[in-house]
Amino acid sequence: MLKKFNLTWEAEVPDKTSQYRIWTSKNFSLYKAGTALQNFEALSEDCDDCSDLWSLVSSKDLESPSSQGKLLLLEEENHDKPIGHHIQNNRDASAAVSQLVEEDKLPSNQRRRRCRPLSSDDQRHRRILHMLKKKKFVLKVELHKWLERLEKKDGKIMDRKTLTRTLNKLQQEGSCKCIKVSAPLVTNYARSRLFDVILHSSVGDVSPELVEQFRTRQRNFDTESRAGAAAKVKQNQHMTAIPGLRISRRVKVYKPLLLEAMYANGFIGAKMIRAKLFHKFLWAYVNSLPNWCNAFGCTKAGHYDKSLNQSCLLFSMEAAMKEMPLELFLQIVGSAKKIDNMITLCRLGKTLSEIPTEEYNQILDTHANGRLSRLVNILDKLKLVQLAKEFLEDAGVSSNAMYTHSMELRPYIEEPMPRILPSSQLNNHRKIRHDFVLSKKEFVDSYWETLECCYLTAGLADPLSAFPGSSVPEVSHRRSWCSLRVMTTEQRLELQQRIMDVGEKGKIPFKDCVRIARELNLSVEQVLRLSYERQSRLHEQPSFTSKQKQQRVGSGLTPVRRKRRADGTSLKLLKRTVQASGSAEQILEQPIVDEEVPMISRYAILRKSCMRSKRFFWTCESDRKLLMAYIRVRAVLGARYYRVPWKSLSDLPAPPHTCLRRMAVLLKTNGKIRGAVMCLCNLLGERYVRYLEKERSLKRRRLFPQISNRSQENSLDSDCEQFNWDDFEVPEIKSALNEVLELIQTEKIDQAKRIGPVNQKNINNDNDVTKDTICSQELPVSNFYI
DNA sequence: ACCCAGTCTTACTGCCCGGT
DNA sequence: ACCGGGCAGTAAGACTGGGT
Repeated sequence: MLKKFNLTWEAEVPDKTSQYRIWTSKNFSLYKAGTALQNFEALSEDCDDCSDLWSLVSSKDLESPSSQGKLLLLEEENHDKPIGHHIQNNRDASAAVSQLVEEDKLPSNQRRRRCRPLSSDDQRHRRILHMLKKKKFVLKVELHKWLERLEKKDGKIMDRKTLTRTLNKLQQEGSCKCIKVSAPLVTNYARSRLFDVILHSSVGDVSPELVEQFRTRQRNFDTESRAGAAAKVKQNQHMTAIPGLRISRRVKVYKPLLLEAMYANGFIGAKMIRAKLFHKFLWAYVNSLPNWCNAFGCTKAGHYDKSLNQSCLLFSMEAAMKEMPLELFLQIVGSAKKIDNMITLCRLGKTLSEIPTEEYNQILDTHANGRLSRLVNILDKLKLVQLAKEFLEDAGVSSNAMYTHSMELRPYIEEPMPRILPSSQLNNHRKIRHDFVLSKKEFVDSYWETLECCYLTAGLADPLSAFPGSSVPEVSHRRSWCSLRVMTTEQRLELQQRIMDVGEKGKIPFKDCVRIARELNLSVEQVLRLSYERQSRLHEQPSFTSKQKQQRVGSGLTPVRRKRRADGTSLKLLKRTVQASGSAEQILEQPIVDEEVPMISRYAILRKSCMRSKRFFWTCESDRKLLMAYIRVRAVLGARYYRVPWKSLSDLPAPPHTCLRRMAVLLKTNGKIRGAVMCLCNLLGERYVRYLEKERSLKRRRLFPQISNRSQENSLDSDCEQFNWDDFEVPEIKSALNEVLELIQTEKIDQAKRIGPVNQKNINNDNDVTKDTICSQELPVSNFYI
């Protein structure tokens, strides 16, 4: 066919994948003409991309043509790049280049580059020296790129080795000093990256600040070159890709499975929580080292500052990692692998060094190493753990220092500045700085508490305005601090088991969640989260037919439940309740239902009844039930957690969504009702707190019976037995609840009145409602529930 | 001066999760 | 239910050391 129609076909390789473009002869000749032009453009663009940090000339400089040197520079630059191109962070560089050429008092017959190629060693020497004189230090890569670009014109590419030779020569002469600087790798904590820095001969000691400057410069250099490369790739894609044909760049990997497996092994997603746990572990490790004594142990308390000659302690990260318990590793680094006896190893508190090599290699794969390195990187940016200074070494001298990292013992935190400052403080507002001496575990804890407190609850403050917010963005992300998944292996397994047991049908009543949380010493939110996850997983498995699901669920039933199903109790109940359903209200009035019918069938009944009577009719009794359920949850969850898990609530008078809307209407339309409900939440909340405290002290006494006072014990015990925190029959609570219900009734009557004559009065009444709302906000309702 | 293989980093992208 | 931000894995270019 190609021959028949005189077609031309050409292979194109965008994204490393061959595509073939077929041309008619006419179009092909047009295209060829076009490519010639494009090639030309591409060439000049190529040159544009070379306009790196070292060829910057500010437009201001260019406007003053007085200097001969600058003229020369202009001539050189003009071939390659648009004038006035500007790249951040390297303004000095442009100054340096201008200066450099200005000081080059070349004879006039040598000014034009084309007359005399400047790639000679001489010329190179002079350029390097001038650059150094001005800037004190340069990175070798920067220097290379710059010189390369300048010498490119001669059709030859200056080799790296040529530059190395030149630099060595200069160093021998004593005009410069070449050092290697190490920087931590982002993706591999165990290794550092070395890069060359050329210092002016006048630079003496290399201070840590200077090293930081080297590293920053290297980072910026990388970023710049990558940004340029990315832009180039994009442009190429645009030019060559066949329109309409898009090739997927990546192979899809089913990530959720992997993540789920990691979570199942105890992985905690929140980065800062992981960083915290990691740092606490590292601190404890360093604390156990013999050289700890030199820093703290052998001095009198309170005299740390004097004795603390060193602000940090050296340690080997690899050795520390070997001492990390497997359980902690799975929490903070994570692994999707299931190795033999993993749970047993966790339970026994085995460290990574204690597990078989094969398994060790299995869990510490490349990805795990990457995740771990990211954590080290965060600690590095927080200035808690840094790469050992010994890594900074002179060229040619290599050291195999065993201590790879250093633990900072005197970290600090700056409080972020408010975004809006009162005018009076505008000029003399000072940063608040917290300094820590990590001599005791309590101080480490306090460091992390302060950090979380400063940045997570900073509100309107600008996290970028202070350290470490400015260098670690994660520190102010809410999600990084989410501690929902923090639990021990024991707790996790037990929780999984409980949830499996209770929620065979995929739904766990809220009451049970609260109970499980209490028994496992977890927060209700933690239990709810796992419950939700399981629920959604059950919904998401399309491969399971409902029959399979039932079988699966059935197989996990306890004998008691099987028996109950076998004798048909639930079926009978279901039948009876459905038959009797005049309204959903009636169904739920039957007391047995709550206890006996499993959740799923109750919802089935409710759903059915709802379908029949489209709208749920709210009565005083159903409102009462709704309120009780709502208030109970809010009291348990606390003020910070306001999202009510309607789907998990067990004793609702109507389907969860209906309840949700009803509650929203009640709270929104009338401020008085809202105020009264919140008062009630507070009352019950206080009672719940009291209850928890009693529980705790009871537990403590059971653990340490000798400590407790016998008489106190008796009174508390009896107290505890009769203390039913969510008893709505308690006069105080009862009257408050009745008050709410009365308010709802009044509102109903008001509404009826309003609906009657639809006229201007209606609008007035609405206004009244808003007035009420405003008033209610002024009520001393609560500090939390508003 | 150029090539090659290995390593490292960043931009990109799809998915997840929390908030509304 | 939807939206947007954040996270982590991936692709691919840049760099490096060794070699011709």
